[in-house]
Amino acid sequence: MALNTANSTPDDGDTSSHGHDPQSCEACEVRACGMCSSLSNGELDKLRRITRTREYKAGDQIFCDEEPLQNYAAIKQGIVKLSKILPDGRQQTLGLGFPPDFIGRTYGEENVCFASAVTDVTVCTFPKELFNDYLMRTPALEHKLFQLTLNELDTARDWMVMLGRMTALERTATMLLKFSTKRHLGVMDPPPIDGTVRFELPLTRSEISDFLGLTIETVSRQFTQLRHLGLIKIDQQRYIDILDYQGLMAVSGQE
Amino acid sequence: MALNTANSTPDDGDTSSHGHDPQSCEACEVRACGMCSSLSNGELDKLRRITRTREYKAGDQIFCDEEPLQNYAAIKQGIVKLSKILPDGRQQTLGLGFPPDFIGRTYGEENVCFASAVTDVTVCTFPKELFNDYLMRTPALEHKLFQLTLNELDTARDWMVMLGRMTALERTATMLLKFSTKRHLGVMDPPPIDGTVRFELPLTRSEISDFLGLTIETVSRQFTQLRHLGLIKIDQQRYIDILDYQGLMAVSGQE
DNA sequence: CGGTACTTTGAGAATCGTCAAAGATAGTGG
DNA sequence: CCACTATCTTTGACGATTCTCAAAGTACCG
Repeated sequence: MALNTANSTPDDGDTSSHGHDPQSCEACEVRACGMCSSLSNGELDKLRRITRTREYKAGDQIFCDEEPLQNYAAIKQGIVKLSKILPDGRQQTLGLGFPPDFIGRTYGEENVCFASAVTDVTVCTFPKELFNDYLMRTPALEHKLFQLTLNELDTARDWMVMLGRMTALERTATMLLKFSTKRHLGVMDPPPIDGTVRFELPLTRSEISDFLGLTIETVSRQFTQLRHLGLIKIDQQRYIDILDYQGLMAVSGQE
Repeated sequence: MALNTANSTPDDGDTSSHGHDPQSCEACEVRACGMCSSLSNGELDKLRRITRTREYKAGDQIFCDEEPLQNYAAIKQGIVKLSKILPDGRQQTLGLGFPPDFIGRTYGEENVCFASAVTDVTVCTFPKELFNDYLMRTPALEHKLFQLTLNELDTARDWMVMLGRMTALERTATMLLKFSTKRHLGVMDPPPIDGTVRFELPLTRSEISDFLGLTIETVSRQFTQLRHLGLIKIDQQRYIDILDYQGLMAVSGQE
């Protein structure tokens, strides 16, 4: 069942499940770093009353663009992809959500993009109206969400530079660098071995191409070129070793 | 004098001037619609004490990327361009600020982009520390800034789709449509005449190309093509008549 | 009227996309 | 355990779009 149930497409093979109140916010992976970090235990108790946890399998749609916004969500585990689709099917990924990101257009009437699960995902969901009321009465939470939104805006603008002005090779290198350094929380892989950095790419080539504003084939060719330049090594198409961090920086176009 | 004076480049030909407390917030063009609309007259009085007005000539730099953030600003008049520049000089415009937008990275330590005046610009400026203090004590203002930021994020993501997935012609048409319908406040031109929409393009071809992630020449060719398609008419390279709104929508790729 | 800056147009080159096919991986069932 | 299949990825050839470089045209400002 999708987060928004109003217009959820039939036969969409959604395999999500939902539970009741999360029993242990105290033990939550993201209690200390996400939006809940702005809340006292007392305030958290109130929020918990309107919270449901929900799980999605990799590939599930979480909500749809232009659908009425019914629930917000906070990511507990997994990676969420936000994207827009043009009428003729062209797709552009807008960003990735990692724990403890908040998703759903705050104060919005409808969703402004699609959200789907890249990996298996666990979220806490909050009904829009109840959450808005809670938010109005809890300035500390609004402050925290504001800061998360400011970070999202910073990120979006960095990607705008990438999409507007970087070559395919630069985009690919830039993406690898971002993945190697950020957001290891819960989803990323072993720590650096000697000089090299190793991590698992959570996205397929198709998802990467939607992210970088390229085609699958072009992305694949850039990976090949980075391999031939001796900057990276690829195992099983998904595990990346950065062999030459400085070299990768140099071809990424950001000095 | 630039908004941030710490590292302001010498000989930058800056022609801005600054005044003292704005005498009449009540008469301000954006009192009712900008961030100040969240404030009572009493609260506004307090804010006014830390406010200075400042004016910039078209082309002036307002602040620089990676410079310490010293002042925030609210746009009273004119158009501000936000942009980033890659080490090798490639430039990407991130968005335009119109009255009553707020500029400066809220809660940031340094600027995350360049801001420059596209037209002559008048702003109210607020010293960072004092404004942050004020903001912390004024949840209604934070709420308002949050909403402005959410709108900026929506806009940035729309541009991401444009930059990542649209052709040169689609980008150009999309930009014209946005300019024709939005933000007529104080800076735009005569109202629609019969079926057609007429407005002045506030940007040069060079600024347009930085905005659309294209080159000057490509932008020019798209204008020519739109003219040949009978969708627009251009006077003096700056005044645009949209002759066929539906047609322009059709080539803009957004249905 | 002449100079400067901006815009348009043209020709050729480079990058990236499209189409097609082969190779690799993971999952399934015998 | 081993085919067998479906999906994803890589590679190649070719074509289209956009960029680069160059020059001509146009508007603006004294």
